[in-house]
Amino acid sequence: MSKGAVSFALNGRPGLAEETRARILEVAKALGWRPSHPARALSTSRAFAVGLVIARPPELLGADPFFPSFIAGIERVLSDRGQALVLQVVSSEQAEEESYRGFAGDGRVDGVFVTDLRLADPRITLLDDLGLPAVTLGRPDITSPFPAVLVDHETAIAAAVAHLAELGHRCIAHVAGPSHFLHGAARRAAWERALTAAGLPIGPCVVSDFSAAGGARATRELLDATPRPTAIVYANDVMAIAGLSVAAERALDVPGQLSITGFDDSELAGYVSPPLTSVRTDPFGQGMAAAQALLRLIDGQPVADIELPPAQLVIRASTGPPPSPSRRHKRRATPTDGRSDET
Amino acid sequence: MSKGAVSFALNGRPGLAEETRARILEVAKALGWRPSHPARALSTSRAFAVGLVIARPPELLGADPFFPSFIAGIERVLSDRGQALVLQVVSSEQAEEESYRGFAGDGRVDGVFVTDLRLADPRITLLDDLGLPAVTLGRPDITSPFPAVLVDHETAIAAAVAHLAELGHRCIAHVAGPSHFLHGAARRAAWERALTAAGLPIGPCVVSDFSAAGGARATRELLDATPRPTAIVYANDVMAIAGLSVAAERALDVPGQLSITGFDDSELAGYVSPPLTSVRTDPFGQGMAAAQALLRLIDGQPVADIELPPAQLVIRASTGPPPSPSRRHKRRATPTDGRSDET
DNA sequence: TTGTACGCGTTATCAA
DNA sequence: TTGATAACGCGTACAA
Repeated sequence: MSKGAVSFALNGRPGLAEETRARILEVAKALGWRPSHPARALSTSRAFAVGLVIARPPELLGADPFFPSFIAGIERVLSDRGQALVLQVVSSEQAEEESYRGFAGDGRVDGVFVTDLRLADPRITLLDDLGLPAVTLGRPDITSPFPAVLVDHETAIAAAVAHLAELGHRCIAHVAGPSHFLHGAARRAAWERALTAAGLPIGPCVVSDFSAAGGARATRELLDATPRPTAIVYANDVMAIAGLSVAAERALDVPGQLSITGFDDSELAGYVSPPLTSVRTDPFGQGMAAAQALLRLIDGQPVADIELPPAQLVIRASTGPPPSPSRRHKRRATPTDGRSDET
Repeated sequence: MSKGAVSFALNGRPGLAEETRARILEVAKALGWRPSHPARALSTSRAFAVGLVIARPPELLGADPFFPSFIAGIERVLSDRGQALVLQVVSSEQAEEESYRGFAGDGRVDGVFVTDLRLADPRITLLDDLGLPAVTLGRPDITSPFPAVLVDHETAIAAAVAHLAELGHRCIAHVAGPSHFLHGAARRAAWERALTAAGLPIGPCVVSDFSAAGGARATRELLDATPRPTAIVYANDVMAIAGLSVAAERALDVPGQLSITGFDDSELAGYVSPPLTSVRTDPFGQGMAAAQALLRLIDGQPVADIELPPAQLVIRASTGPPPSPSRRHKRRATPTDGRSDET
């Protein structure tokens, strides 16, 4: 048998007698033969692997439910196709750039995922220069040659704000994620737009860092301010849960005196007290979609942006009417804004 | 220049004039030359990568703070040495075995980490058969040819139980992790031993699954039982936090009527209400230690088991004296049988 | 179908 | 001692 014939047989390519093919496959199986990845990689100059670089401080990573599920989603797609996931965790943005350079230079991966998009994200041009295929999570604010996996988070944030407005809240605050993150900025913008749409003033906003400590700090700041908000919309569940505990520490009843909404709908959200109203996203689905798109892209197929189902508001017990119902009607929202109905 | 000379120069091997070596290095840098990993891997039959297989259902993964930090610790060591981490997330134990087989057969990795050790873990012999170097997290209950990274969790669990006993608790329950996990079984055994050491009867124990839902279920079961425990020691923070919310839902004051301890000391532990008494482990450190050991092992150096500093009990506000202090001394548990006390 | 060149770095062999 | 030369690992691709 010739090596070439074997190669043809195993890759299921035409130009080979069925009989020979069968014979080759049989012998290969009998010998327990497996193609060697290093050799395959060398000759095809393909790594059969994709890369994910996560740039977050380690202590923050543990609390974030996004990445584990996202990775699991990626794996679901990858494992069926003999592709591997190469992971890199770095703590600085500079190290991140080095990681991508390394990936490209080493030929360790055929493509990468880009998460946590930033304003005018330098990675877009970097990857374009490196010629490394990529899929972004979310649409960059600059021109990007890469397909994006898109999830509408804003509508659900708007729904959360509308839900609070309907309950009668008029001072709705926001604890945002780091503002150089596109998703952080987008959630904040959605909160602002929803307030405007409800005919409410833009409430106080504190920019924080997605950590529990940061969430607690931000909450204290908001509760110390005047006017004190009657509802707080958090950019993730961890900060919201920390917010719950700050409320408890100040003997503020939730939702009696303070309504709280989270974002992520992490597993814990339904198991804190009170159970957290949150926005459900689907990191697993995003991982699957991103992996599919990336593999197609690596295959040289044209890939369009992928729009996933929008995030959903999940209403639980951490939201309710604001403390003084009588006040709710004292001053109505202006007529232009439509949002003047309440319970 | 000959390829061979270049190779010698770059790998810093003797048998080359210093001058030539310097010249080669200079030119290499000028050209921005980087060795191709596929080619290196092919000729050295080394992958320059290590593997981690995580076998947990995706929905559980998100809530567990261990793996992200563990991975970050691994990366800290790996990234300095041009090694990559290949991650695989699978949902069944069979798929897990396939993963390891694939790793070994493909030559994708030079070694692997083994976490979540199980009773008579089949992976130990599998990896031994495959000839794949490995490092285990914890010491297997069967003979293992692999070095282990060891952390004493038991003493801290014992400290938690002793702490509760000192506060006056006499019925101390346990919500365990899945019992086929070695660490789950070990924590349970530690809890039992500590109770005995404190002269207390073995309290009720519910085996759960490390999830918030499971923790809530287990807590309800314990609170419905007679005698009702006055303290519950959970095998992880997620279940403990879910336990807090069950207590709240039943209007049981924590720690007034029920004391709760967690395990992990996750970021959230200090930011729930009341802040959770928990056991602090160091997943990041474990990741670093495991990675160092694995790389040495792959290098052919002998590697002994590595003992890391023991886990520490962190006392916060979720533990306090049991409800009826007066009863504390009413009747002591008899050393032999201990099941005779109730609220 | 078969034979052979190729990709690329490593290592052993050999000549200078 | 120094550096050039060649073989090797293992599939793929293409010409014969």
